[in-house]
Formats: sequence, C-alpha cells, structure tokens
Amino acid sequence: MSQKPTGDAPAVTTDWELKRQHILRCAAEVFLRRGYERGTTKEVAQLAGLSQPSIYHYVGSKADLLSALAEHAGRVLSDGLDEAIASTDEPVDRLKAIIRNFIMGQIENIGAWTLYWEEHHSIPAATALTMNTSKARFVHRIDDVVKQCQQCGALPDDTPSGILTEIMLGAIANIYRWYRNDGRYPDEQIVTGAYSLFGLTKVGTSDE
Amino acid sequence: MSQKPTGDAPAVTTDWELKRQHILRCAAEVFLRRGYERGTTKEVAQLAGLSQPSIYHYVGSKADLLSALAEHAGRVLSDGLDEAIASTDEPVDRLKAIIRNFIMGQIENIGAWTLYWEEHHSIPAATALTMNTSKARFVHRIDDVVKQCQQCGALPDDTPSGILTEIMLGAIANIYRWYRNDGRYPDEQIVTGAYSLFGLTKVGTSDE
DNA sequence: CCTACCGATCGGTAGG
DNA sequence: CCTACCGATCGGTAGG
Repeated sequence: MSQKPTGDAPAVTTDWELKRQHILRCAAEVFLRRGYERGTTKEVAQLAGLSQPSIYHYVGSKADLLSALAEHAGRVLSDGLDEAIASTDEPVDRLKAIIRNFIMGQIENIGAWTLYWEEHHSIPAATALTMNTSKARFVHRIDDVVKQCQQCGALPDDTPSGILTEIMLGAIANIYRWYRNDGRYPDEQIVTGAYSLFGLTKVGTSDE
Repeated sequence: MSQKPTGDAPAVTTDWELKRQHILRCAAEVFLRRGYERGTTKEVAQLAGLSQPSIYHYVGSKADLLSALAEHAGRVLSDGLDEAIASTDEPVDRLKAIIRNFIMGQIENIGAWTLYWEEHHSIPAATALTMNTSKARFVHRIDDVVKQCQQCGALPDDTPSGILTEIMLGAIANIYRWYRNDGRYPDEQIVTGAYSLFGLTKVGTSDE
C-alpha cells in the first residue's frame, strides 16, 4: 500500500505529493511509449531516478499508476464540460463551447487522454466502473444540448440525437490519434473546422 | 514457426487452413475480452479445444495471431474503399459511398477492427509498418475526394481538407466504441445520420 | 529509499 | 497433437 505520510494535511502540496506526481508523469511516459502491460515498474523507476521497489512508497500497485492517470484525464474533461455549460444559455453557443473545451482539454492533456483510451482494458475494475458512469453522465448532458440544437434547427432533426452526439463526440475524442504538435493544423483551426463541418457556424437564433 | 503443410496448394481451403482460421477467431475473442497482453495462448488453445503448445503448429508466435487479425481488418476496409471509389464518378456520391462502406465494413468486422485500434501498440513492428503506410494511402485517397467536395461546395472550404478528412474518418473509426448490436441505432440510421451531420444530403451538382 | 529475493506466470521448445 | 519442461520476466515483499 502507498504510504501517505502522517497527519490530516490539507490541500498543501507536500514533498511526498510532489514526488508522487513526478512518478506519475514518468509512468505516463513509459506507458505511452511501451504500453501499460509491456512497460515495467522498473522502467518507471529508472526514469524517475529511483530503484524499482521505491515506487511502492508512493503508490500501492502498478495499476494505481494507471488509475490515477485515467482519473486525471476524466477530471479535466468533466471540468471543461461544466465550464462550457455555465458559459452561456444559448444552445448552439453552448454546444460550440463544449466542443472547444473538449478539444482543448484533450490536446492540453493528450498523454493522459491517450492512456485512458488505449489502455482502458487494463484499468482496474473499480476505477473503470466509476469512470464509466461519469462518462455516461457526460454524454447524457451533452445529448441534452444536442436535442436543443435540433429543436432550434441548428442540427438535423431527421436523426436521433444520440447518433449525432456519439458521432460528434467520437470525432473529437479521436483527435489524439492524428493530432501533431508541429503546427500543421493549429488548434484553433481544428475547432472552427469542427464547427463548420457540423454546420454550427451561424448563431442558432432559430428563424426557420 | 508455423508449419504450413507441404505442396504448392492454391487458394484451396485445406483442413490446416480451416483450423488455423478457427484458432484466429478464438484468439480474437480472447484478446477482445482480456486484452492481448493479458490474454494467454493457453486461453486461446482451450477455447479452440487444443493444448497450448499445439497452437504453434498453426502459428509462429502469439504475435502472429494479432498480426493476422489486424491485417484482415485492414484488408476489409481497403476493399471497401476500392469499391466505393469505383461505384461513381460524382464526388459527393463517392464520399457518401466511402462513408457507407467504411461504417458497414467496420460493423461487420467489429472484432478485428476493435483489436486493430485497442492493441495497436502490441502489433509487431514489421506488420505495423506496412499497415501504417496502407493507412496513410487510405487517408490520402479519401482526402482527394474531400477536396473535390469542397470545390463543388458540398463541404466547407474555409478549413483545410486534411482537418475535415480526419474529423470525418475519426468519427467513423470511433463507432465501434459506442455501437451496440441491440437495434437501438439501426446501421442505416447511423449512415444517414453521418450524411446529415456532415451536410452531405443533397447531391453535389454544384449550383453555387 | 535500497539490496536481496520470492512466487507466479507464460511464451515457446524438445521430443515423441 | 500431447506431456514435460525450460528460461526469462516481473510485480511485489522483507527487512533494514
């Protein structure tokens, strides 16, 4: 078990916590390069400048590393959704804010995001369960906005909202697979490209 | 090494070949349920009704199983692309045919397709290399059609074709993650939903 | 935070 | 196509 140090320390970033996060970053790098199963705790330790057993002072098991990383990715996305929904009342603008935040949050955190998808069958069952319910809630909240966009004519209403939602979210969730940090496709252009493709350019003050 | 039986047998399906394909199907099931690394050759053998070492009469290594499955998924998709391109000269109809074949090919072969994505960092380097070049060619050919659709006004031309192509293909490549075989979303509705969302409903005989 | 080490798993081979 | 088995890897613990 990880040996969280004594006391009821508040949100203070202790030395222990800082080192733990350093190890997490190293684990992300190893798992990304080699995959979770092939990547060893020894490699993580080496990258962090520790012996392999020392990792267990900061983490209860190898699987904990992956859980922590996946949960972090989920938290970033979920926070972005809250912010987007709070930013405006107008459905189309809201959907556009959701798309923007989703894309940006993914790109800023592309490592954890990639791990969440590529290694999700190695995520411990307990973590996977809570993350799946979070994800279902996430999709459902967005689906509500999509329905409103259909009502005001900004999205086609000849298709169930669920299909549109999944296609749009799928397109965005997949960006990590082709995104390159070389400036070929600037982030902003990806966002506005998604708006254009989904027909979300004009404001949705329905006049049809 | 796998012991392909004697002779210069043509495309005849020998007993050996039939059993090999049976083992491949079992491997797909095991790898899907457990992941490639966690799934063992023993589990594959049990499911196929063999002892673990017997698998090596049909396959050179555990990794060969994954290679064969991934290559099969790639071939199905590539064939679908050829067919779609051959089906018509008109860019918008061509893009729609591509989307339809991509979606249908993926759904018909959802197991191999899932493995290709979820386990692609376990695919042997040699196989991965050739598949990556095939994939690049695949994307490039579709990008040409997308460019034509932009020129005739069927797709927005304020965004580089590459972004549109990647977003559309990403949306489709991701369907396996939410597709359920319970009829909630009929295949045909997914296809037409994609058309609608991407604004491909009207024929592209440009009159703008 | 380290050295030493254990226990278990698993892919693949030998040899028939 | 099987039994027997090897070699190597690796997560985690002991004990300091």
